[in-house]
Amino acid sequence: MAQAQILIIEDDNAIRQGIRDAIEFEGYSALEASDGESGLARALRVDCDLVLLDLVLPKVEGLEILREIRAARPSLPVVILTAKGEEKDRVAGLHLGADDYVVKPFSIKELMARIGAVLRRSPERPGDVKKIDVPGGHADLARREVRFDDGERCELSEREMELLRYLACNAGRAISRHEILSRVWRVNPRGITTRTIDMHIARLREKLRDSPSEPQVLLTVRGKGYLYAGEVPR
Amino acid sequence: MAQAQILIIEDDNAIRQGIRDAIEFEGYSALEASDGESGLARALRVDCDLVLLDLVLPKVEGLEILREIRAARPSLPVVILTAKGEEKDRVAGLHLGADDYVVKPFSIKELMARIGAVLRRSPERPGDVKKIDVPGGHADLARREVRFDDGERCELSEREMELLRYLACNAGRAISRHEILSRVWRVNPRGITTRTIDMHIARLREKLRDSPSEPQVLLTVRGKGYLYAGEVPR
DNA sequence: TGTCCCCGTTACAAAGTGGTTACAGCACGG
DNA sequence: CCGTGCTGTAACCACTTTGTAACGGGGACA
Repeated sequence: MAQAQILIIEDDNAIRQGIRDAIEFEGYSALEASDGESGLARALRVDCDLVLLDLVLPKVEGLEILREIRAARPSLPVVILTAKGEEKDRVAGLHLGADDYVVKPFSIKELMARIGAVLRRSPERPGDVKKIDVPGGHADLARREVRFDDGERCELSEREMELLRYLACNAGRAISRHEILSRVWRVNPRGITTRTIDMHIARLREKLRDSPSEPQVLLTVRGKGYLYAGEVPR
Repeated sequence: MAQAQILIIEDDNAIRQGIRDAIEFEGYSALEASDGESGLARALRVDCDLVLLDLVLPKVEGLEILREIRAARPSLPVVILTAKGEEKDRVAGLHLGADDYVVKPFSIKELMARIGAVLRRSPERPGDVKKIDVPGGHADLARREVRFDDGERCELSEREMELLRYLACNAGRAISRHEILSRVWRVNPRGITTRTIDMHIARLREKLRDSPSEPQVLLTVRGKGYLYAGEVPR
């Protein structure tokens, strides 16, 4: 999965930062949590794609975190970090549905390889959508253009296309601006005004011939975000 | 396939270099990886045509690499290198979809023969295109000229022809400048400015009578690259 | 009904990207 | 040795994309 966001739940600052650097070097985005409580909260948000979970954590037991992650998001990939000798925990972790484990001290390179492997076989991968049906026509991801049944066509910019793709791939669900920033812009909430998103929505509506006052495709969910109500991509 | 790019995934430097030399002597291009992780990443890029895979690798199991290659690029040819006696692995490899195997120690000559055989029967071979239909006429690869239906003709230079051929053979897909450099120029990204590509595109458009402002044949996909939208070659 | 947000929209500035012209270095053939 | 055609580069310019600021409308809720 390109640009996956990986959450590191690890209380040792030095280790966590080391992993973060490697993760970002590999082209992923890193999210961090230093205790189980905040880590669990972060893991449950939709913009988290994989969790690296240290089993020895303050506040809440690591395996308990894993159990709760599994309960809420059964298909979210989790890789466990264990210290040598905690054989029991490792086995328990795999029983609880961890996707892989790495024994400390581990080589960063090996960790990255395992992350890559787990991500590749992750079912949550949205797949490479090539085409999105929109009312009255369809959008071609490769050409970045929309062709309407009446023969007209118009081009979408890169951002517009990605925004449309993300919304369409999550059709029927209201997507918050925060999630859009995280998934489409791939930045932390700082550095970009949320109005920017509205701006792009407006431009998309225009290109998709969607009325701003009475949208049929890109619905506004007041106080929440936006929702794609066109057909599902194929 | 002329000028196929062959990826060698092999951790022994001496063996790898030996194979590389032979590959380049045969007229192919060589790509190298010394571990499974980077090898897999390299294999998945579109400009890799065949993989030589050593099954004994550090970090990630060789068969695992093969499995992931198959998952992502089912038709990419893979030739396995096994040490004598690893009968089990060899069988497993063929089951996983390897196209051939060579037992170490092998003769370079035999390896080259098998590479040639696998490439010849590879379906991904773009075929030796002789003629490319372009709107209003057709291009003759051998004569390196374009003949239009109205009787006019014009010559293409070597590079222009190759660029056109590559784009036409991948019609409908946006080709990045990076891929063009790798496949048509066959050089690393250094040493050539990407503007060079734009330059050649401009020259091609002129010769193909394609409007630069409103191209019908060689489309610009902003931020991505170029896309051939004429007829498919035959 | 009035206030407070939320959201749509217009206008604009900054950065990015691609088209084009001109030109220099080469190889090649006469 | 000189012209000629092919390549790649540099520089310039126009256009697109993108993010922000600012304003105003309109709904929610007390």
